[in-house]
Amino acid sequence: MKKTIFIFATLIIALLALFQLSKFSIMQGSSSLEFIIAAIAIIFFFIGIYINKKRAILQEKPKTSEIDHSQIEKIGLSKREYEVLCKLAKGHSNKEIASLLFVSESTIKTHVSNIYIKLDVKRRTQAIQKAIALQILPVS
Amino acid sequence: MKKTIFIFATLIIALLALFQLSKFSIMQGSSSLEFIIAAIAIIFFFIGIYINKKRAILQEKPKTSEIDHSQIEKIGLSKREYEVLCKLAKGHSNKEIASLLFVSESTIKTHVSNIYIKLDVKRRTQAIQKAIALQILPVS
DNA sequence: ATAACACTCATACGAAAGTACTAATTCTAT
DNA sequence: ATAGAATTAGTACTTTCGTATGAGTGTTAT
Repeated sequence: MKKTIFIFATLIIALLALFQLSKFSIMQGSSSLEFIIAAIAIIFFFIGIYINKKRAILQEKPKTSEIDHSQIEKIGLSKREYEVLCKLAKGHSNKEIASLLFVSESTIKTHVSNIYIKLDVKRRTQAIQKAIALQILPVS
Repeated sequence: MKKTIFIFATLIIALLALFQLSKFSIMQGSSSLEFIIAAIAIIFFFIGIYINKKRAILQEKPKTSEIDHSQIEKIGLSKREYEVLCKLAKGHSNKEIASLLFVSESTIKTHVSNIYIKLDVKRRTQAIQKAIALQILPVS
């Protein structure tokens, strides 16, 4: 944020300097008027593009669908349950998830059952659908 | 397209007129130099914003991702298999899919097994992942 | 300290899912 | 007309999934 303020301040100062410079050189007649106007136009043209692009990127970011942590909390999923849900959504079997998380298959079954209760679903395929709908899953 | 050309032509003419006008009024000293420069700057600033936005919209459109039928063909999924895959991805069980398509559960099992072979997966959860990756599924 | 919660694991049972065939019927294109 | 898909369906078997229940351990907040 400090960086942004610094950049903008520098930019404004540079522009004011440019204004004065262009005014001065026109007064002196040392350079053509068309050139100065064209320079101003081009500079502001690119400033417009730059600012709009910055804004567009900021708006697009949420579209890239990041994880909605508030939803996870609202549903009441614990850290471990969420981990299991992610592996599950990737297409892993209970046994595979157990290996990945270094616990027994029984544990995963317990977690999975609890996830189903919290997500109000009956199958892992439904759990995946719901998780996608809630924007809980990474990257997708 | 004709409309675009017309708009751009009008714009360019307007800008040239503006150039001449600003040059003329500065010569005459009828308006302050600062004002003219500021006007030019603001106009080009907005032109920059406008052009960038147009380009951004054109780039975003293809993101809306519809069903990629060429992929379905490439994989070799039949009509029926694709129907089953869609129901499967919605979270239905084999029995439910059988009811929805008015066939027996055995039939669905056969279809599902064939789908797995064609998608090169071992589980329905993996099939869902693959189908999403291939952009084969409706809306999502 | 102790109640509440998260995480772990086990057993046992029943329900789905998945595999591996075989086979009949119906399209479809050459 | 006929070969080759596609669709349907079955049996038999294995594996995975899901539920229920109980229980031990560790963490945390009151």
